[in-house]
Amino acid sequence: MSQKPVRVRFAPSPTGPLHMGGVRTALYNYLFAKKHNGTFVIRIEDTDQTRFVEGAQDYIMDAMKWCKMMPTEGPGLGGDFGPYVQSERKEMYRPYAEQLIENGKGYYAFDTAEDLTAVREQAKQMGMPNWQYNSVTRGSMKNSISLPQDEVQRRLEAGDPYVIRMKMPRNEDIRLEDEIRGWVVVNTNNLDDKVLFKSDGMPTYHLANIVDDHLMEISHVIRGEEWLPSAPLHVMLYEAFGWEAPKFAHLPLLLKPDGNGKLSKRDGDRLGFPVFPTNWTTAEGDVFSGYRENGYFSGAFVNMLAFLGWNPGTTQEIFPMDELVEAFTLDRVSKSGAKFDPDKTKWFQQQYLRAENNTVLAEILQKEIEGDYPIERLAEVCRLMKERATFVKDIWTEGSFLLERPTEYDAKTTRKKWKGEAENYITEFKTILSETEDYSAENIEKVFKDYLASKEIGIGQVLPQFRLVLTGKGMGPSMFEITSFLGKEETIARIEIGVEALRKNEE
RNA sequence: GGCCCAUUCGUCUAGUGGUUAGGACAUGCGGUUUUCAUCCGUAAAACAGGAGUUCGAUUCUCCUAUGGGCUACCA
Repeated sequence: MSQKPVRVRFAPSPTGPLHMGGVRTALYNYLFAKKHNGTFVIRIEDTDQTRFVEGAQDYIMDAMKWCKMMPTEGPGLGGDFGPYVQSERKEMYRPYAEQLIENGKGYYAFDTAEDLTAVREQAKQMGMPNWQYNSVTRGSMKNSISLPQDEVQRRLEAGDPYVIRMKMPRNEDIRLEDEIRGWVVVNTNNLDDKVLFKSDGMPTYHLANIVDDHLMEISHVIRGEEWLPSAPLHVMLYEAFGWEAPKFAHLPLLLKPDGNGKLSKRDGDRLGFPVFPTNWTTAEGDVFSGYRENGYFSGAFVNMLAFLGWNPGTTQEIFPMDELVEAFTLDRVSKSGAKFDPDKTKWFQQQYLRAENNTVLAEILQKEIEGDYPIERLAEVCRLMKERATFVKDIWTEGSFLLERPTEYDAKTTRKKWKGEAENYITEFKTILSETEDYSAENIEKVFKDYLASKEIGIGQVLPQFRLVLTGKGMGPSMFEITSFLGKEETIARIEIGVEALRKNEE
């Protein structure tokens, strides 16, 4: 068997922002292409000009860039198979539609939208909810099969609006082998005479996608499960043109976390998590939040997405992009829909945060906070705080005390711990600290423990109190690390301020 | 309604004609910790139902149920 080069495409329509499901489809295409040293193409499917949304295409490209899964062919990216926007390919489709008429696989139809609505309505009245334009009904409609040849000619010459429909044969089994689902067989009696070419001169999705996939030499069509019902039509189309069909893989759907059903953009607001990769603002000014703006790392987002419908068959869950590429195969994609889990997404983010380099984190943090602090100090803050953070911003909300003196002291801790000999112990320990030169965490710990031993008291009688005066809090990282970080001067100053403030508090 | 697809712990999933049906998230309980978080340990938790094939089915087949998708001159 000849091994054709792998070429896959992601084909969104610019009707709005790309949601998570779309991003996952793009991701699987990207992974598959990389895995096989193939090409990942992006093609914009804007054959429905009434649904065009300003900014959507830019949004899609930007989102893919953030996710680090950029295609290498597409609008603005170059490639030998352009243009990659279907509206710019408009003139290419008509000859193919006409070719279908010539070889008897398609026909002209003159029925107006009103005609069709009327017929459907009438059928519904008669108890048939699903009227279809097909081999049974086409004879009673206005088309080049039912109408006399000369009238068809006259109508065409007069410029009557028409569409071109697929002439679906009667009672034929269409078989297609899906890479994920195996053989799927559909009888043509269940398929209708789909419109392939619209009266506005544009092809429908069905025609455009076949023509473009063929012309762009696409080897594998990896798309959402919602396309499975029309896949047999697409197979018929390839046959009608005498083209070799690409391989198909239909991905399971992404489901909403509660109940059932396809994840939709409304679910995000309702349940409090983003459904979009990045923020999207509608023309009306409504903002739909994105993972990027919510503080997620793209690696965590992508890793989470990869596991919704796929797994490597091992217990490894943390996969940077290059390992994803290495491990990904279509045969490990599952068949059933996957419910999205916001908790698991947070877990991935936490894992990625913890694994990230402290200086890198500090650089992100620096952009998010107001104060102007040395990057080395911020990196230390990140080192101390990241074990107890999920997002970069948590590092600051939980750990800003490291760089800013406390202005208040946790009431509960004060009440429970700042009593008895607390002040005396802290004051004594301050004296010791003022005589200490080695402020390494190890030495502070030693000095502290020597003090405890000399007084024959327990750790709980001094350390929580020490934490309180130094940080104002009842919890946090190791006090020895904190003291070391603060340094002698700041430590002494904070003890004095803290003791004073707490004494006032008592009165 | 018709057609198509699917069905293992609450969720994501692994898995096999004979397994104590495994892991992760979340949850409960312990341990570590000055504390919180982390970390470690541990518990509870699943093969939708019914037939059939078979010595034996969670696994194979069929039926039912449930869920989902599609059913436009939308993609």
